[in-house]
Amino acid sequence: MQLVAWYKNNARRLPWRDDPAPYKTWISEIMLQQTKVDTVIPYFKRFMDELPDVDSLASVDQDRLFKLWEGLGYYTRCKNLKKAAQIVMQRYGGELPDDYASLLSLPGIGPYTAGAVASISFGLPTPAIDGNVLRVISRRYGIKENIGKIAVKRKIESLVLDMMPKNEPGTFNQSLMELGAQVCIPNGKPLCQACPWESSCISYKNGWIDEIPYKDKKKPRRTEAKTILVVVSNNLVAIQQRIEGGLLSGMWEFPNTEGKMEDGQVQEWGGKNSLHTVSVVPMGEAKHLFSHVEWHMIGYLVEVNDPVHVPGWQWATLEDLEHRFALPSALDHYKSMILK
DNA sequence: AATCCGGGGAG
DNA sequence: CTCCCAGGATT
Repeated sequence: MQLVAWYKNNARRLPWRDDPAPYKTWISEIMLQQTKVDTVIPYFKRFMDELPDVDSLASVDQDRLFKLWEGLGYYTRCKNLKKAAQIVMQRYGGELPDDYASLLSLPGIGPYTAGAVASISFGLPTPAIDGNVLRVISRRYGIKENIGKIAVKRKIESLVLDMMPKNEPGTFNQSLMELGAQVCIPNGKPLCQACPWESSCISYKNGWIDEIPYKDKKKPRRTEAKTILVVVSNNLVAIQQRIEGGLLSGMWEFPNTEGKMEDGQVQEWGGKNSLHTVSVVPMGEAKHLFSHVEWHMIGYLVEVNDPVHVPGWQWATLEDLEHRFALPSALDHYKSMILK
């Protein structure tokens, strides 16, 4: 088939392609969820060096795991990775199950990842429908419907399954994704002259490239104002852990409040927490963007005379701060200011 | 079906 | 700025 031939001549050499062992494919596919290849590569290499097999992942220290994931985002991915590894140890004797349904049942593995692992590592004829495939297929077949709809995804999945060469499903799935990453790229700028499907592409023929794939517009981000309190006492800094379940769940951060406080209000806030404030120094403002939230932060360096006990707080050394897993990058701005 | 969940790079 | 990335879980 033309597409697979194109792939064999144009595939990028990627760390997880050298050896499609189930464990490597699994880890790479989880990391690649909503994350670009170039971003993943260094994380994947570090991860494999530290946790080369299911067993080591199942028993890894949580802090260590977070540190390996720090900066990748979507942190439930790595929590689910460890959970799944423990299930694989208990229920499957340490080997990833070699069927779609069992893979799908593992935490963090959805329809795409199950299909990818099943086809790439086990040679099973299962589709793996990601953003690339939705774009490539909807363009080739001139599908103008909203690719965000489940019904449209199912239709595309069916088309992929029909055209899949059953002798090399993994290579075929990767070919579709690679075409989407290198040639049939987003934002109306595909390199159609380099496409093995140029002559059979309905969108190319009809000039629909700018309209397909179609998606609903995303709703705008909500903004949240916050005051970040960097509370220091001698060499110690106060940090707290974010609640489980929400944004940056379980990660460490500086104490903070809703809304922007003035200098005087910081004094008052210190009093309520039984802090003996020595000085309050404004650290300026910082902004951080998430996919659906926008943090507008103002920071204060609050010097207190004693590291008194405050419920939920821990007093860390500046060195601890560097080793703490995954301090939210939104707060890196203030972290770097006190480390100087 | 909608919403939440991160961060970064390209245009 | 906007869009999108080898998506999944939850409601």
